[in-house]
Amino acid sequence: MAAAAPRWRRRKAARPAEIVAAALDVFAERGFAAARLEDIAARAGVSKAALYLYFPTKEDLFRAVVAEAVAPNLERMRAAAAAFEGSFAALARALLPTLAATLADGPLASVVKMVVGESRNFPELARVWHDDLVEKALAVVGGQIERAQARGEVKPGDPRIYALGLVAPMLLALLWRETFVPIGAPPFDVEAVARQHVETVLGGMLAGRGEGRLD
Amino acid sequence: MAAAAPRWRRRKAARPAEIVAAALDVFAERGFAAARLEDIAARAGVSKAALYLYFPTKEDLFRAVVAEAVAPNLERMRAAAAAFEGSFAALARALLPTLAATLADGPLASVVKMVVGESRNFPELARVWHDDLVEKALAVVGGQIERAQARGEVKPGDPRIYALGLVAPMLLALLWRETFVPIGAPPFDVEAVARQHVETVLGGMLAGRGEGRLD
DNA sequence: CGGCTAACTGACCCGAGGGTTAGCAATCCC
DNA sequence: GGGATTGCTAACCCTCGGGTCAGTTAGCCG
Repeated sequence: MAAAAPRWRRRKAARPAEIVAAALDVFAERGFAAARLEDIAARAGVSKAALYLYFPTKEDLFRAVVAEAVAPNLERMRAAAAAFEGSFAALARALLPTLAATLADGPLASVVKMVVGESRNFPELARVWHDDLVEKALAVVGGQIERAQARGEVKPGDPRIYALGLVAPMLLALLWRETFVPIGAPPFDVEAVARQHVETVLGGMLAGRGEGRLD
Repeated sequence: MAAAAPRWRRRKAARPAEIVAAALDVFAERGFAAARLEDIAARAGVSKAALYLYFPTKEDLFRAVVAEAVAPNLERMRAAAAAFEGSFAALARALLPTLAATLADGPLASVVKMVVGESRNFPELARVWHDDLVEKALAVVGGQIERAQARGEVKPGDPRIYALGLVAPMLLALLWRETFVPIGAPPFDVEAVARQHVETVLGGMLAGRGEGRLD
């Protein structure tokens, strides 16, 4: 009669993903430095030592978490941008709320905060985040703006700054949520921010006021 | 003959400020958790134990640093906003570059990063920062926008979101500098951001002027 | 010049937590 | 069944750093 409840199971294939998920939670809650490996292990239903079977060090685990958080969202963004055909205004109106929703729902906001907070002590991490995600996103948006400028849709001006101007309020609203809402500050409705802000900025970006161009 | 160079001096009055200054440097470089009291003490030219003559704990020292960073800048902002008389557009054009310069030059950017990064582990700190600075700044800007809306200068819309939309790109440019420039990413010229972005947003915020939008 | 006060130091304590290792037990294979 | 394999754990080690305290000495006051 085998034990009905073995004390643990061998599940080599499933462990890494579970550990990374648990680590994401704990890192997001506590930040890198304050996160305890014991807590991560406990949440993953595993002993601390088991973590070291899959990740050589805490920092490597952190890297895995960031990579995990980056990959799918990067893909989603790129696909959405690549698929679009219409005018710049239409693109912006379609993309920003989508981006807002993606950021607001997923774990990206926590990861952003983590990367910002720990960047000095783990510069390599900031580099991964920047090179793999931010740089590319900025290039996509900036490129769209440049093309719109070439078509005369958008006024002259530094495309990189325009891109920053478009995206910044949403990112900051997210950081706000992570930073100030826990202490009782009123949150920003990220989608409302996206909706209102995209109209405001378009009002200042679009050239000639054919104004319609809603296609 | 007594030693011409005593090994240390009693300078009770000067110590706290020196310690806070040193702490600001080290906290800004390393973040709260990773900052070592020994380093702070060394930079202040003092032994670690001496810190405890003036600050009961590391966290209290952190609080002192934040308070030090907040106070003078809050005053500068409030004065600038209160003194202004002209139209909203003129106010924005005057204030944003000033704000950008203030943020860019002082230690505020580092402190912002610190507050964001450590907020979960030191919520009380986020509260101080929010209540003493952010809340008030947002109220000032939001109030100006509401009044401009009442005068018909600015289109309808959530004033809080408008305020966020105005300020966010500059703040994010600062966080960018703190986070990504150290790893080799190209910086944003914060003043250029302020100049271009204020025009863009005003273009979308200001009512009237023929051209109008759908609203 | 001597002695008192208190600003300051050096050496210590100790808890926390990242990382390690000896061995146990689930599962595979015969 | 039973032996080999190896995923996994319990218990440990050891460094790091916040915090403490007994003593030292700068500077003042008589």
